[in-house]
Order: sequence, then C-alpha cells, then structure tokens
Amino acid sequence: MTTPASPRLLEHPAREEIRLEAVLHALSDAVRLRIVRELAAARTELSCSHFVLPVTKSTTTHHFRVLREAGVIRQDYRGTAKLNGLRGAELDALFPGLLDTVLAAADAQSAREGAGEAPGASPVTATASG
Amino acid sequence: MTTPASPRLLEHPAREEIRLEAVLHALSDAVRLRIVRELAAARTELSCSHFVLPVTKSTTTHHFRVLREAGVIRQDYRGTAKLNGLRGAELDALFPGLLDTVLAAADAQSAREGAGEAPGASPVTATASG
DNA sequence: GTCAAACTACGAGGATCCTCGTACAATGAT
DNA sequence: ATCATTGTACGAGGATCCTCGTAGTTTGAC
Repeated sequence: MTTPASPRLLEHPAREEIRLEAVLHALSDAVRLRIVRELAAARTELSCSHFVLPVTKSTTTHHFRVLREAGVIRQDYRGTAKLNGLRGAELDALFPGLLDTVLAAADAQSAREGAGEAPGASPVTATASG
Repeated sequence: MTTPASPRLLEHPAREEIRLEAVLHALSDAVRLRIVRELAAARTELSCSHFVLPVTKSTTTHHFRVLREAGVIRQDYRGTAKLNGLRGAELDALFPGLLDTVLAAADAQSAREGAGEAPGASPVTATASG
C-alpha cells in the first residue's frame, strides 16, 4: 500500500481556475517565454531535456512549474521523461487569441532584434497561424 | 535660471525601446491591469486622482510609473494634475493586437467572476472592438 | 504670501522571484 | 541489483516587487 499504480502525478489548475494575471506573469520572463515559443513552434509535446536554456536544471524545473501552475502548459510523465505541451485550446477558450498574439509579438520582437533566439529552425517560419 | 519653461518632464521609453517582457509584466498586476482597463474604456487621458484603487496614493504613483516605464502609458503634466493615456497606437505597431487581446481577456475574466470590477459603466459594453 | 490640491521622493518592511548547488526519487536497460 | 538518465526537493543568496507613511514639490486660487 505504498503507491498504487499512479506513477507520478502533477497538479494542474482546472481550466476555470486559470487567472489572466498569472498567465501574463508566467509569460513575462524571458526564459519562460522562450520555452513557450519553442513549444508552440514544435506543435508537439517536448521533454524538459529537449530545451537548451541559459540556466541550470534546477532553474529549468522551476520555470516549467511556474508555467504549469499558471495553466500555460500541461506536464505528463512518460517513462523517465516529462512531456510538456501547451494548453493552447483551453487557453484560447478562456482568453481568445491571447497566446497567439503574444507568440506573434515575441516573434516580432525577436526579428527586430535580429538575435538568434529563434525557437524553431529558420526565422522565417510564420505564415499559417491557425 | 532655475527652470526654464518646461514644467515637469517625464521619461518615456521610445517606441523601439519597449520590451514585450516588460509590457507583460506591467499587465500582470491586478491593480495595473485595472488601470489599463479603465484607461481603455475611457478612450481619453485620465488624471491619477480619477482612479479609485485599493491602495494608497504612494502605491498608485508606483504603479503608474511601472506602466509608463514599460511603455504602456504616456504621462503628461497638466497643471497640478498628471494625465495618463494609453500608448495604444505605438503598442499596436510593435505588438499587433496585443493590448486589445489582453483587454478582451480581462473583460472575459471579469465577466466570468461576476465581480463588480468593471472599468466602464455597464458590464455589457463589448461589441465593437475595433 | 497663504492655502489647498495633486503627485513625487525616500526609506522601510515584507513578500515573491530567479538562480544555484547538492542530495534524492523514479524509470528503463544491463 | 547496478547503473545511467531525467527530473524533483530543499535550502540559501540576492534581486525585485508591492505596500505603506511621512515629508516635500509644483501648480493654481484667494
């Protein structure tokens, strides 16, 4: 009777529990915004280890948790890995267009700075947004 | 030779200096989001004293400064008062649709909570967004 | 000059946040 | 069972943030 079948469960806020202020705060950090952009560009769930971030593993865990607790991403264990996926549909139902708009704004800012912070591969990926 | 004609000048970030992270952070606070919503609903410049906020005057000044330094609002002195106006056009040029989307999200959340935090007059104002 | 109104500056308290290092837990393969 | 992989927990340091009170500045009216 130690631990049944459930491997490791993570708490997520219910859709109705998601607060706009928390979402905006979650997206207001450069590292987290980068994570979200990569997740959006990938269109799939990605493991934490997939990300190459300018912070340590501990800090990475922290940022993923902030995103999860704000309701921006969903996390599920898959073997030793933990898959992260955007809660795009839910967010869109709650705050129509918010995520896409922020993502577009981030792309625009990135392009303006001419930096190499592009999340996907080429900086000319955008065209189809829906 | 103490002070020429300039009454009191305030520093604002140039349009190109505005950072998405700073804007999102500025909007992630409940008090500031409320200020922005009222400003958007008013469609005019409003003095600080016009706002009835759950914080002291000192704190109000602080929040207005955060909004100004993030590039969300523009502040100008007008006699003893200080008029605040949204930098909507500039923000929209930089981050298309961002402000409107956040404003709509805030309205949606407000409506969901059934609270009396409505910025304008009636809670049924939305219809024409552009 | 005097007075009221509107806002700021400064400093402080307390909370939250970002970052890290080290130690630990869970899974899958050997 | 042993080991490597993946990610967590805990605690701590340092920065930033929100809030306030008090004192001070600028403007306009009397």
